[in-house]
Formats: sequence, structure tokens, C-alpha cells
Amino acid sequence: MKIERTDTGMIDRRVARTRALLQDALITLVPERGYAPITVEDICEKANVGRSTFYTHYAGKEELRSATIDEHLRLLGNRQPSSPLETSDRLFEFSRPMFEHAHALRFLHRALLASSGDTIHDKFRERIRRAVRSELIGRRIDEAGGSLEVAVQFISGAFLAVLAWWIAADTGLSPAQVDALFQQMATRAGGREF
Amino acid sequence: MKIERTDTGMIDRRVARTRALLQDALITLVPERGYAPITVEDICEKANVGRSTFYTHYAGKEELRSATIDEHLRLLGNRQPSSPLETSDRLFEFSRPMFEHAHALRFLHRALLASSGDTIHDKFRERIRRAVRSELIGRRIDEAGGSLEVAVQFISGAFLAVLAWWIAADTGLSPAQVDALFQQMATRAGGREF
DNA sequence: CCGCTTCTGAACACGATGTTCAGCATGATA
DNA sequence: TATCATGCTGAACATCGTGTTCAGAAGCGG
Repeated sequence: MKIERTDTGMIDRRVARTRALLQDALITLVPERGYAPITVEDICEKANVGRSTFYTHYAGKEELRSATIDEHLRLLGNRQPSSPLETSDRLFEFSRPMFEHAHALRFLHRALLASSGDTIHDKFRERIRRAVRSELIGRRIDEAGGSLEVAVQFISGAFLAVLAWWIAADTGLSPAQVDALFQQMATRAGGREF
Repeated sequence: MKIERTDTGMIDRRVARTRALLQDALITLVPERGYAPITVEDICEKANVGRSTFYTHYAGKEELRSATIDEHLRLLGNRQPSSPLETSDRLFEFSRPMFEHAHALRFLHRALLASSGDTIHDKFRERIRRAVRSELIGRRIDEAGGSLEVAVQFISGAFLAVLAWWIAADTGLSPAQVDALFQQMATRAGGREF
């Protein structure tokens, strides 16, 4: 069976209801056990929706998750670019609204963006974080308000992104070259207290 | 059945052979299809190892991957800390050896570290990357040797790491505060050409 | 060469996926 | 309100991957 739209383009209430129930169920379930171990049946049970019904809406767990995210990201996308005239020359305008939005929907983000459940990645990341942390401690005298941890996350995140990109993309850059570029940015990032 | 060691602590050749075959099979398979869709049976077939044998060595796919990584990371770990006396005050000493190592074993890294196959994360990351890229273009005049892309990866990686940490850890920091810290580091990272 | 360990492949139980369908319930429309 | 098209249901089914078990074959170490 397949879900169509009415001639007028309206969405049947039953369809809207079912989809909302399923998405809510997913969002409720993920924080409890994590995403990976959840089954379609779990979701249906929590949502009080027949399993066969699930498949008339989504091809599987992944598609439900994807649709859920998309629907919420669309809301974020529909913001006016913070007054188009006011072209401040502050860099990285995007960050503030992102932080705001993530904070407002932090439960959703926790449920759907956090925990890829990827053991390997996490192991590797933790390794890097430790290295960065130990290099930062002792260089910075004062660390009020957990800004050390922000710096650790900042630097290690940057490093891993550059590393992953460099390995995957097979640019012509030699290890020494990427490292030089990374070093330059990383060192500057900390400012004078480094 | 369970694999033990001989009294002398030696590893039976058959055991070594089997494990090597399985690890190699995994490394061969991942670049072809990605990690997620690979089944234990696939691995066994590629490795020419009985499926029941697989389970006498590893509890599942994940454990095999974990063991494979660990075994290779151990090789990296056994490096002397680049002459302990030479305590250069160059920051982030860790990065250079990492880049070197990743380059040497780049096929392994591509196979096991790249592509978590996580659709959602990737979508989100790409969104950020685009935002960063568009903010950087136009500000930087000269972009020789793909250093723009390095900057994009650097900044977006840093942003996502900070965001993920902040959402997950529930520190007391307000959106404005995290953003301020992020902005400070990000702006500095680019140096004067920003 | 002997004895012990590992490998093998087939069989089994299990759980989750994804599909199908006949019948029921509900929303849209007039 | 009546009608009818559409969505929901639940049970049944086929399929697939997982993880276990075991008896016999093969290979290793001593």
C-alpha cells in the first residue's frame, strides 16, 4: 500500500497523526537506549501504531530518523538571515543562531544527533582529546568557566576534521604541509595565552 | 568453544592465520561497501573461514573491527615521544606524528575510520561546511594549495565538536557564552587575512 | 608419531525485517 | 448525514542475519 495525497494537496489527518506518533516515539525512545538497538517494533509499540502501517510511511528506521531530522531542520532553515541589511563584518555569523537553535531543541539534538554509537571513532577522538588537553594544561594559567574544555573540543575537533578530510580526499598535500597549516591555525586559535 | 593459549604463551599458527585472514577481509571489504552493510558471513566468505570459527575468535563484527584497530594503534603507540629531552615549546606536538602515521596507513584509516555511514551527521556537517565556506570566500584573497578547504574543515570541525560537547555535557554555559568562546578562537585561527 | 587444539560445516533457535491482504475505521466531500 | 475513497490493522508469511552447538576432520606442537 502507498500513501498518496488528496487532489487538493491536503494531508489526511490520519496520516499526519500516524507520522507524528512515530516521530515522537522515536524521539522518546532514543534517549533511553540509544538509537542503534531500537527496533521498528519498539517504535510501533510506543507509538501505538501497527507495524504494517509503519512501512506504508517509512521504508525503515533510518528513513524515519531522517524524516524527523529534516522536518525539524526545515524550521531552522526558515529563519530570515538576521536582517539582510545589517551585513556585520563579524565572521562566522552562522554560529550564534546555531547555538541558540541547538539549545532550544537540545533534547531533540541529544536524541538524534548525539551518540553515533561508533565505538572506534569515539576511542580515537578520546585519544586526541587527551593529547590536546595535556598540551593545553600548564600553558594556560587561568581557566575560568570551563573554557579549557571548550578549547580542547575546539582543537581536537578541528584536528580530526582536517585529518579525516585529508585522508579521504587524497589531496596533493604532504603530511608536513597539512601539519603546517593545521599548526598555524591551531596556535593562533588560542591567542596570546598559549 | 574457546581459544586458549599454550602453556608457553605461544600463539597457535592456526589462530594467528585465522585472525589475520578475518582482519584482512574486513579491511578489504569496507572500502567497497562501507562498514554497516557488511555481514559476518561476508567477512567469512572473503576470508575463507568458517562462520562458526569466526565466533570462536570474536563476539561479532564490532569486536573484529575494534581488535583490528587496536592492533594497529598499538604500533603507533610504541613510538618514543620524539626524544624526551627535546621539550620544544611548539604547541600540539602530537599532530605531526599523527599526520605521518595516518598517511603511512592511509588505506587502513580510510577503511576503518572514515565514513561512519551516518546519514544524519553527514547531512548536518555538510550544512555547516557550506556555511563556513561561504563566509570564508571573499574574505581571503589568495587561496593557494587548497588551504581554503583546510580552513573550512578546521573551522567546521571545531564548531561541531564544541556544539556536540556543549549539547551533551549540559554545562552551565549559555548559548551566548559558548558562542563567544567559539568566535574568539575561530576568528583568531585564521590570522590577519580574515 | 601422538595427543591436544583448532577448524569446519551443517543444523538449529531466534529475532528483526519487509510484504501481503482482507476487513475495519475514519476522514473528506457534497 | 450518507457515501466512498483512503488509511489503519493484525495476522500470516518469507527471508535474512545472528549466535550456538557438536561431531568429525585437519593441523600444530612437542
